[in-house]
Amino acid sequence: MSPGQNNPGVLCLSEIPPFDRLESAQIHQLIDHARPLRAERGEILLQADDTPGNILVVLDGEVHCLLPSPSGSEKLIRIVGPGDSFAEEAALLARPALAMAIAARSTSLLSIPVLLVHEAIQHEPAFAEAMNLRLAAASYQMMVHIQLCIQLSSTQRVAQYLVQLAPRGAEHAEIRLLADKQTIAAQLNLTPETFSRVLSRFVREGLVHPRGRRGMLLERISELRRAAAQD
Amino acid sequence: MSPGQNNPGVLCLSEIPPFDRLESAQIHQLIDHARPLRAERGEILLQADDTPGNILVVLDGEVHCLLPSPSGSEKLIRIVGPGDSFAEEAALLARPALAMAIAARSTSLLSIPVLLVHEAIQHEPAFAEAMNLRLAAASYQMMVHIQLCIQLSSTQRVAQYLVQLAPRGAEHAEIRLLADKQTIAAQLNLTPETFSRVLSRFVREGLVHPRGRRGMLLERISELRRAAAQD
DNA sequence: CACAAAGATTGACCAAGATCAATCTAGCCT
DNA sequence: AGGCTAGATTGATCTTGGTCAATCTTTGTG
Repeated sequence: MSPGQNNPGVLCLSEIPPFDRLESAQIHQLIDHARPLRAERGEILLQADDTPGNILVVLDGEVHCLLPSPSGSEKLIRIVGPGDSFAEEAALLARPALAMAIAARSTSLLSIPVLLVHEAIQHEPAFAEAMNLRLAAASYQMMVHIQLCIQLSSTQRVAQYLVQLAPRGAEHAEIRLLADKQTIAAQLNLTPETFSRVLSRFVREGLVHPRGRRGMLLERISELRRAAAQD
Repeated sequence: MSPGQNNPGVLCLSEIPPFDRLESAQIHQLIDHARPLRAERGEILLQADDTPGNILVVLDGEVHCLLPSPSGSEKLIRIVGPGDSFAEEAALLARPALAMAIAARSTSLLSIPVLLVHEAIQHEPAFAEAMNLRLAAASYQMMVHIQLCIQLSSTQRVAQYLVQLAPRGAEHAEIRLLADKQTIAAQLNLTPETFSRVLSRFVREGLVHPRGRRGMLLERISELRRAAAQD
């Protein structure tokens, strides 16, 4: 049996960075102390303000990280898919989590005590390096999110989102949204209504053609790109 | 002479985390290859979209990180003071910087080739650990920033900012702003006008009393806190 | 000390999105 | 297949904060 591979077809820890940099003995130790979790849609995996003692790695499924606000409404700041992890920063710093995490659908994950992660950093330089890159990437991604949410107009945000789904350099493409329209709207820090309005304007202008529920045909991507940049 | 201490009274690299975790020989090597920089107010230290090959550590002074937008306007996302560093994420990931960095006043810094940082991570676990914490903190801080900027109303943002300047638990306090009102407004993602209006409303409501240019007397902090939470 | 220049305040107006409410549509379930 | 329900769309209206412009104030500086 390959290390930790219980469910064939599902990701194994030893394939997921930064854990793929650990040697066999080390990873076995980690897996021995890790707790496998399963969550159904809507289950809360981490409450905001909790100080998590574990890092949570998603093996399969999808987890949404939501930033609560005093006024009750919550904003989606991150979607965590297989191979990705969350609660890292809070766990490493031993500070309260800012976001809550909730399963967006049936999800299986691995809960890894942060103590073991600290140890792994001490003992395996390659792991430390990979972890560094992961954290740097998280920070970078946050910055992208800020840019998206506070700098751009609604039109720009939607245009940018669509463009980024198309293969690089293409002029037209058939794409599918990778979530509900409401979810995407939330990611872009827009209400579903506004998102819908912007989309339908694009359709009216002939930049986009609806293709069923989640699909759309992007026509004239360069023009979309222009809309993302200046409008 | 202590390692790298050229200007007495100014921070030395060996006192700054994560570099304080390096042994003497290692830190000397770093200092030998680091380039000391001096910048006056307004000088650009890093252009957005450049891929920095160095990590920049501020020894003295202040650097502002600004996120450019297609529409020309730039938003302040971070203030870097002595002992802090910037361009880390982009340099580590070898990706283009998202923000530009500009000296807010006379500043002296140290430019450290990211290659050496990678080496240090490989060879000194304690350094790797400290670097991890630093990156995690950066990510955490970004999240706080997002929360502040997209979740809260202008009133909430200002109230929160003021409260956080007061000593914990006090009911009234004499505080001083640590930057221009315009700069603070920018940090809170507000225009100077809006910031001013909110402040003057607080004054009108008797929550705050102006005390000269940058000082203010906070009265009834619990009420301010309430304003931050619910208004 | 006076004056220049940057910063701060105040007012009038505007625009982008949010909100509320009313349909409409597409999956999806026995 | 036929309805049921969550999701999506559309319209009317409102609120918030931004913009533009005028004035006031503080702070350096010659």
